Amino acid sequence: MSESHQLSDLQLGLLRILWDRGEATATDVHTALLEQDRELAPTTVSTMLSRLEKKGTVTHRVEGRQFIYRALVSEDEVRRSMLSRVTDYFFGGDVSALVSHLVEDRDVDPDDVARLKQLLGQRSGEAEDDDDA
Amino acid sequence: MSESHQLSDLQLGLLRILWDRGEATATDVHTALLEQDRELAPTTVSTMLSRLEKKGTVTHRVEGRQFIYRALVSEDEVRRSMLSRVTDYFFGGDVSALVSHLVEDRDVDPDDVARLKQLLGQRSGEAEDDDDA
DNA sequence: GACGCCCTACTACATGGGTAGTACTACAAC
DNA sequence: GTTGTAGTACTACCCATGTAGTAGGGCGTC
Repeated sequence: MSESHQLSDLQLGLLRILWDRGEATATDVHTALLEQDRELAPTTVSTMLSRLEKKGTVTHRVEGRQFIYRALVSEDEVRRSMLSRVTDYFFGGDVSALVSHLVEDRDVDPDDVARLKQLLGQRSGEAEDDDDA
Repeated sequence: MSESHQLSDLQLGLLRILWDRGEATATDVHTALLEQDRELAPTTVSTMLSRLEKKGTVTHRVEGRQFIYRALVSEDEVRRSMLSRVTDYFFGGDVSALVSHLVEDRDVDPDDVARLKQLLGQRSGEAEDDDDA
């Protein structure tokens, strides 16, 4: 289990649409992409969807003449897989090292810091959830 | 800045070796990969290194007959880029949402939780820092 | 100085992604 | 029924990647 899910931007984009909608026809997907300024020919979208289907990432059912696609991998699964990749490659699989990095490195605004501290407080069960140790 | 750095596993593997060593010949890289049970023909390694060079990801200097490669992108840069991708795709760019997810979802042991809380403590002590914008 | 080894350079080929055109088909409209 | 249209299927093309073979050039060894 926990397959690798090495997905390109476009593939993720398609999946995002399917995840958000549950199901969608090729046309739906095409339209949604247009709304994101991703201008592709309808056939391109169909091609990509077929290929994803061949890989087992999505599937479709038929309704009239239309194919209604839905994702076979969950957003959570892909997220997890992509995060694992980063975690494994850059933090030797140590999630807390990744979190440290994120907190140290990137702009997490003060409100978020507070929120996270609270979260960690719950997480540790009891310890002070409001102040540093 | 902040290019996309969409890198494959093998490319990341090569870069990791260069990052760890600073510099390495194709042979060094090949050997290192073997030690990781990644059995590739020496020429394959060379090919990949050349291609990475063509893309501007690595460079080399010549010493005698050998090419000594080194990375042109820093580990930090790539890590940042890959994390951004995950963050953007799955958390709408909200780093703290990602951290929440990690803390909630994955096994961060109590010691780490404590460590993180301390980190957040320091973090919240800082004045407003808008380093990049 | 000929031989072979160790490099790099060049070439090759398969697969997959991104992109899209054309062909075929079924339904709708008239 | 003919035609238009919408939708899928098939085909194509280019580029990147993974993989590796072969060619060519130095250099060390006898």
